[in-house]
This record gives sequence, structure tokens and C-alpha cells, in this order.
Amino acid sequence: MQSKSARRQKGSLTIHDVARYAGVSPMTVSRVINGEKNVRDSTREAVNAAIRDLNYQPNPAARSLAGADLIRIGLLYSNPSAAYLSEFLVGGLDQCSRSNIQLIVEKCDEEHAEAAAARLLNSGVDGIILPPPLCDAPEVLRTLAESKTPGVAVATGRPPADVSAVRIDDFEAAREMTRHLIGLGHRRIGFIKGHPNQTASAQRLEGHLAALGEAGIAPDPALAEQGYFTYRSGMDAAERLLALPQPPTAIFASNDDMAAATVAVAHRRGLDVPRDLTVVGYDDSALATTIWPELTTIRQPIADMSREAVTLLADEIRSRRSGEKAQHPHALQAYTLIRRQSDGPPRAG
Amino acid sequence: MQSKSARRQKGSLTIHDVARYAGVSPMTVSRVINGEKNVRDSTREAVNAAIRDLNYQPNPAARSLAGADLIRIGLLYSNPSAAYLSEFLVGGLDQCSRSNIQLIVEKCDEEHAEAAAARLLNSGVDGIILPPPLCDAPEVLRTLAESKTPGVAVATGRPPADVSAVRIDDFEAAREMTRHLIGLGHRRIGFIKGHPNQTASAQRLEGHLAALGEAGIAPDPALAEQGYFTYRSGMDAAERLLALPQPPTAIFASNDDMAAATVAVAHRRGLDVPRDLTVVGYDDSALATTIWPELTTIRQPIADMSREAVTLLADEIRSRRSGEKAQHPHALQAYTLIRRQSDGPPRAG
DNA sequence: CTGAAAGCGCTTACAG
DNA sequence: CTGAAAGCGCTTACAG
Repeated sequence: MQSKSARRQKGSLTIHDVARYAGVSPMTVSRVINGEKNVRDSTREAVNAAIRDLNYQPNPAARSLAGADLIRIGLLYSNPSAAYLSEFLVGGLDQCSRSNIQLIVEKCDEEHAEAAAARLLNSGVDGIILPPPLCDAPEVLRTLAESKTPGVAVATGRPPADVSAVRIDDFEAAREMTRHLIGLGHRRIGFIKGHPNQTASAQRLEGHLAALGEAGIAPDPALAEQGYFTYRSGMDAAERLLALPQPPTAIFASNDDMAAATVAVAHRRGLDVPRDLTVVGYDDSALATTIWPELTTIRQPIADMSREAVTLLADEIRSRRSGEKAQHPHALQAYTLIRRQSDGPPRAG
Repeated sequence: MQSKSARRQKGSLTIHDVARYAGVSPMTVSRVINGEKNVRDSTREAVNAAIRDLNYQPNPAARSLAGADLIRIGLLYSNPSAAYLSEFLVGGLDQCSRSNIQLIVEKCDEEHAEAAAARLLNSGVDGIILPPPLCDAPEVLRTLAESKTPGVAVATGRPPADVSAVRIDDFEAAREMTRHLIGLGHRRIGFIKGHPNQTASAQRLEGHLAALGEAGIAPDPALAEQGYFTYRSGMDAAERLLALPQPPTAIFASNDDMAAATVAVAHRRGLDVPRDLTVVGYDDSALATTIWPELTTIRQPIADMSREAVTLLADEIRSRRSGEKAQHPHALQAYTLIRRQSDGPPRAG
């Protein structure tokens, strides 16, 4: 369909169109686009208005060919789940290709995270993205702060004030889930805590406790077991919970891996899910819909969070380059409670 | 570190360097790079030699700015596992961004795959990538053939001669796994077949049977149960296998989801894995290392396969554009048997 | 604070 | 079959 070779790109606007519309030179438009500071405010506004009116988008190929300063972002991760990582990468990679940003992906052990962060920072990246659990690692955060390089913490429960962040409201999400369980009629609700090295774990527990409190249910310490986000730790916690003299009628695990493990343990003990035991998870990872019954869980928009992390970081890098003062926005994305087959009312009696 | 603004890119070679080295004009170099046919063979060779000697790589930004014909590749998928898809996308996206190729990703239901394929093809993509199970769907393959558009089938067991393909040798991989089981001492080995709509399923079964034959073990039809790659179907198949009067001492499932389900069923029946039952899977999906015990399985290099699919397709598109006759290479990538904790010798007695 | 000129590395369109 | 010219849309470097 496309004409074989119109020299001109298909009617796309150029910086010249914007310049003419705004009554300035292309050079000035370029300055505004790149956030350079030496532009009079009124001029800047006129150009921005023109950009908006025309819905102009700079051509990335031209920018990089002309030698625009390339933005390089580092992504440092230490074995999160493969599913989490893949979704995170898909979002990040996609946003980077749109925005003409180079993404350097680095893996590290949790024990060597500090050294890895230092290495990445020294390699000259302009900013760094930290998905969990590294977003909560104090040494990594310190190394980042010392390097004076911008960073974004993703899915941390307690974002530091001097670092940008993207997360969901774990407190609210967990509260909503527990409210849901209470609505189904559950009163003895077991909770499997997340790894203590992730601040979101505490938020989830607090949300759970808050919902209990609202409903006038006194929290029973025996019903909150420590987990570490792994399947194995979920099995251990579930075993302890179900061996209780008065076992819970529902178990809320802080992630899907532990919820899946809880289902396995229940089955091993001859319990049907959800008839004899309700089990709910958190994350909506692939596992949630793989096992049977499929898990009721909380979905985090991981790819979107990753996209926003890239955008936030790129904005900060650009404003720094143009000498503006850094902002450290903390963005909240929407979670969703997804109801599937693993929950139901408590067994009568 | 980088000098703030050297106008010149850091010493990167240009088409002019190659032209000078080869003693031709830049235009001729451009023709060779783009595989245009109207270049004398001796000239082409000289240019190619120069490119090799200098290790020249064209600047993608310049190419697309100058209006090089953009390659657009469509990727059509219908609910494979999220883990498979993510890894597949990561590889494909990465290769596309390197090669300056636009990737259009489209999801469809398996029932509407034909219409979706037609739509994608009509939208003007230059080629199409088909991961499983679509790589085996006859209607989709027919639609593709009728459109005269190049395609690549990924992970199909029986690639059509007129379509490029990337796969692992499923027959050999399954044979190696069953040999491994036999080597551990197993003689009664259950097999859970993959979905019959994927040709790789048959290859895996045949590989399994071949290994049995080599070892002089007569195949027992009762030991091969039909599965459909889902966790649920794996549970059903495992139940039947373990309810046999003389149950198997090992079960080889055609993917990890079904192997995980087999472990769950075994546990439900009070069987320890691997002490009482060996269970092995196929794919090395995230699930394989999530559950406990972790699964011994066959790893497919999914991201690499996706990368190669993009490369193969781009090559074919370029040679078509320059009027060359199409090749349809069938590439084989290496699989790996990954041994973890779910296998062991059969229980004595 | 703003602009005219030159150039990034390649391809298209036109000549020969 | 090969090449000289012009231009893709932007930025750098230099003037004012």
C-alpha cells in the first residue's frame, strides 16, 4: 500500500513546522525540547503550546544521528522471580525503545549487590532502576546516594525521600483482600508474611491487620507466620498454620508462590480448596493461573510500573542535564483484586 | 568521562571509510549493505571484504532517518504460558531493537487465529513469527502461504518446507531424558503426552519410546497418558497413572506445568518425590524452580530462539526485496537437560 | 536569550 | 553497473 518511495516521511511534523507555528527558529524549539534553561519563559510557553497544538513528536533517529546526548539507564536486579523479571523487562525495554534510551541490564547476587551497583554506576550510566528486593537494600541505596546519580525504586513499601519511586499501595491492597475474606464470612484468617528484607511485606501485614481491626476481630499472633516469598517457605508456614489446634479457615499469603505452596500443603492434608480452606495470594504471577484451583490474588501492573520507572528516570536525567533542581516523585499505580477459584465462604460449623 | 561534545561520534566507521577502503563510492557500499542486486560480483566482494576487514556496522539512526525501508515484523500468539511469552518477547524485542526492526505484537484466541493472521498480514507487515501453538495450526499456515508473506515457525516439531523454522530437537531431547531415567534404574516409566495440536508433542513421545526401545524395555500403552500441557490435565493424567495396579516409578511429563501437577498429585497420595516417585518435566519454565522439589527438566533457549527467528525473517525479507530467491532455513538450537531434585533411583523393592 | 550554518551517516532520485 | 547531489530531522558549535 505504501507509496514505494516518497522521499518525504509520511506527513510527519518536523521541528521546522513547530518553529514556524510558534514564530521562532528551529534552534529555539530544539532548546525547549531538550529542556535547556536559557530560553525566555514566554518563548518557552509559546513553543510548548505549538508542540501541544500540533501534537509534535521529535524524530528519535534524527536526534541520535545529530548527536543528542544519549540517555543510558542501568537496571540492576537480583533474582526476583523469572515471571516478575520478564514482565518488568518487557515494560522497561518497550519504554526505552520508544524514548530512544539505552538500557543496560545487570544481574547480581543479593550479597554482592553493593559492589554490583557501584560497578554499574561507575560504568557511566545516567540513572539506575531498582526493582525489588534491591529497592529496599540499604547498602545499595547508600551507594546510589553517594554516587549522586538519579535512581528509581520500584515496588518498595517505604520509598526514601531522595529517590523517585513507583509502587502500588500495598497497605490498601492487602486491606482490601482481607476485607474480602471477612466479607465471605471468615474470622480466623491465617497470614503468611513476606520476606522481612522487603518493606512492602510490612505494608501488606499492616493492611491485613487494619482490616481485621475495622471488623472488630482481635488479631491472633499464632495466625501470622513468617514466610520468605519462596514456595518452600510457604509450605513450612502453611504446615504450621494448619497444624494449629484451631486452624484458620482462610490463609492469605503475601505472594502467589507461597499461596500455591499453601494449596499444595492443604491437598496433602486432604483438605479441599476452597471448600475446606480458602487460600489467596498476591502478585498475580503466572503461577496463580497455572495451578488448580486458580488463585484469587492482587495484581500489580508490573510492566506499567517498569515503563513509568523509565519515564521518571529519564525526566530526572534530562532536568539535571539542563541544571534544573531534581524532583523525586513517588508514583502510585492501581492494583486489582482478581477473584478466581481459590476462595469461598468458610465451611459451615 | 566522555568528552562533553565531540561533534564526531566516537571513532565509529562510516560508509565513507568503507568506500575509500574498497575503492568505490559510498553509494555502492550502500547497495551492497542493502543486498541490492545490481552490483557487479567482484565489486560486491571487494565491498564485503572491506566491511569485514574494518568490522563496519551501519548506523541504524542514519539509515532510518535517510528513509531506509523499515522492516516490520508481526508476532502472533495465542495464550502460550505467560512465562514462555515473556521470555520469547524479551529475545524478540531485543533483536528487533538491535536490527532496527519494528515488531507488532498481536494476541488472539486459538479459534480466531486464522482471522487474526489475515488481519495482521493485511496490515502490511513484511513477515510474521509464529510461536507455538500457532506454528502448528494448519489454517494459520495456509493463510500465511496464500499471502506470500515470509514467516518463521518457532518450536514446531514438523516445520513445513516452505516456511523457515527455529526449534530444538525434541526427539533427541526426550530421548536423552528417558535414557537418563533408565540410567537411574527405572523400568516402568509413565509418560504424559503433550497437546495433540502441537507437533512437538509427538516428537517428544517418539524420543521417549526410542530410548525405551534401545534399552529393550517393551512400551506399556497404559503408561502413556494424554495431557494438554495444562496443570489441570497433568493432574488428571497423573491420577490415572498412579492409580494403576502396577504404577510407574518415574513419570516424564511433556512440560513443566504437568510435571508440577504430577508432584502435587503424588504428594496428595502421600508419596515423596523423588524417594517414592521420580518426576521430570520439559521446558524449564519458571515453575520448574518455584515448586519443591525443583524439577529436573529440559531447557529450551526460548529467548535465543526468538532472536534467531527475527534474524531469519529479516534476512528473508531483505533478500526478497532485492529480488533474490527465498531460502527457508530450518535452524536447530541446543537444548540442555537440567538436573535438579525431582529425580532419583527407583525405590528399592 | 536567540539564530544561521554546518553536519551527523545514510538513502533516495536522478544521471550516465 | 556506478556515482554526484540533495536531503532525511535534528543538534552542535559559533555568533551575536
